[in-house]
Amino acid sequence: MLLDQRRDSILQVIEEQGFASLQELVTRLGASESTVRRDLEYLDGIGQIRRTRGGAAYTGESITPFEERRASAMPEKQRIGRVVAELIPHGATILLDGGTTTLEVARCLAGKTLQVVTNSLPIANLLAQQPSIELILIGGYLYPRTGVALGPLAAAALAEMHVPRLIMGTGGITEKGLFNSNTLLVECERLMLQAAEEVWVVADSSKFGRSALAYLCELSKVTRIIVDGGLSDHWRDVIRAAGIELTLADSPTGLETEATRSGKSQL
Amino acid sequence: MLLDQRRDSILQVIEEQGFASLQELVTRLGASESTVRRDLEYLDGIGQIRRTRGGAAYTGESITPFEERRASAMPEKQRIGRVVAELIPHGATILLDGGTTTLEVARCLAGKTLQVVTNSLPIANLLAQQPSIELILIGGYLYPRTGVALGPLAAAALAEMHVPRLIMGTGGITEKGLFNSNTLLVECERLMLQAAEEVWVVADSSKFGRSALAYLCELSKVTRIIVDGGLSDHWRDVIRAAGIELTLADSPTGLETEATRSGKSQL
DNA sequence: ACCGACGGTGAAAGAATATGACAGATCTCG
DNA sequence: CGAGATCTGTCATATTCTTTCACCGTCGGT
Repeated sequence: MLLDQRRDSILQVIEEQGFASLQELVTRLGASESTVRRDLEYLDGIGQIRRTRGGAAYTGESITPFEERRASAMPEKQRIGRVVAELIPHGATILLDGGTTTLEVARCLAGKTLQVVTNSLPIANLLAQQPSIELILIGGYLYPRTGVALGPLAAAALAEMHVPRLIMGTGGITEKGLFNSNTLLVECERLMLQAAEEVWVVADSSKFGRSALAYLCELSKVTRIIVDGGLSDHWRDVIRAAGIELTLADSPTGLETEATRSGKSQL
Repeated sequence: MLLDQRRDSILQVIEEQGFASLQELVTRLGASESTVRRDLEYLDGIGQIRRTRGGAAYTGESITPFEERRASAMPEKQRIGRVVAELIPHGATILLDGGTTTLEVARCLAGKTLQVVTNSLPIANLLAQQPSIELILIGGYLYPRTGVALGPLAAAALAEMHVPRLIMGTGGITEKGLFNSNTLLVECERLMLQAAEEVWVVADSSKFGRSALAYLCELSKVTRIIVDGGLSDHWRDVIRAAGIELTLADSPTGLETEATRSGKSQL
């Protein structure tokens, strides 16, 4: 069989089935394993298929290999989310503010047995399906950009609420306290602060030293801050001086960043 | 089974169920525990799932929360949705109950300038993107199956609300009135009825003559019923006799079903 | 016709990776 | 605290991949 013809056939089979094992292709084409391997290598090279262990998969529109579905959120936020999730014991009740970082937190809460209160539509969507999570939605006027419920309805709901832990994001942190970009949002968040015993703030290190339009509260209201390892020593001192517990979300896998973080080399 | 295929299957199972135990996956895939563990580790690493003790939970954006039922959305419901949307003037305020039929209504509201109040998460999702729709979410305990907010929080919010029009679905309609399958839901719907001046009920014709677990209200509370053309003459009479305005959602595009409905041919 | 270069092919050795099983650590629940 | 389940890490084995080499047929030049 001719080279081009054979490669065409391979492509056809893979496209049809989405997947084809090496052995299957060898049998079907009557060519040797080596040859088929080389063909797959070539087709992978020109992007027509994607080689996988034991065979190859089609890369057309039909299948989106999973690695690509991710990649949206900053890795810092993902790490923060993961660390926060680990800090929350089973059976706990938390109030989850809206925001991209808290969304990552929510993602990592999957599978935990929890009671979650939130005013964020995206977070609600994420958790609504989790059978182990009891979800309480704060209603209100749905702020379009962010999908967060605000306004008097939200205020009324929050006024009657009491939770041991609030987990909130922020638009900026300075020595003066927390900031956010939206006045309505801040109003709502103030009520959240009142409803909660402990306040955990999640923020990537870029938020530090930045202020924003609306002032939320002073640092002393915060119990704990979870931030990625990129935080400068200055801000670490500021946070500790304010009596806030500081948790660094550094190395998700347990290696790699220790050197970066402390400046120690491992010889 | 090939590595990639297996991981895909795992992801699929977990996505579908929200959670899957290790043992279940082992059984389903016919792979060893170690292998499945490693797969879970990998999938956890790329953020698609989250490992939990005894299994794993899904973390990605759920594409199929309540959406799967949309597959079963009968064309009747779609027609009803379209007709209802046409009946609602621009600038109106409506209270939208949860349910598959009302979801179809929501779908058809896209592009209209409206104020919509709802306690349904799927509907909120649908309308949150619409810049021309001001969305007010009723909060509460999120009932998992249907994604509807219920309970005291919802009740409190509804108690203070007043809207000219309520659009609600139903589990069944008899001469005695409306029924639904869930007691909590009915409680909430009673408050909706109180909050509204006009009550529109959307229901496909299969609902007529059927009752359900929980009794909601008598027919006299209803202002208008929108139903597909499959409704028998008997029920048409019953509705009219109860003083309810009856709207038949027959020919969505303006043709095709006129003949079916009345037996007249259009020559 | 002979020679050697060349691209394609098949086979096989060794490297890389995946797998299944197991021991010990850890967690959960009563 | 102890029993049972679950997790982590390790190891031997199995599978698959890469690399290398020999072979074959074709082509162009002598």
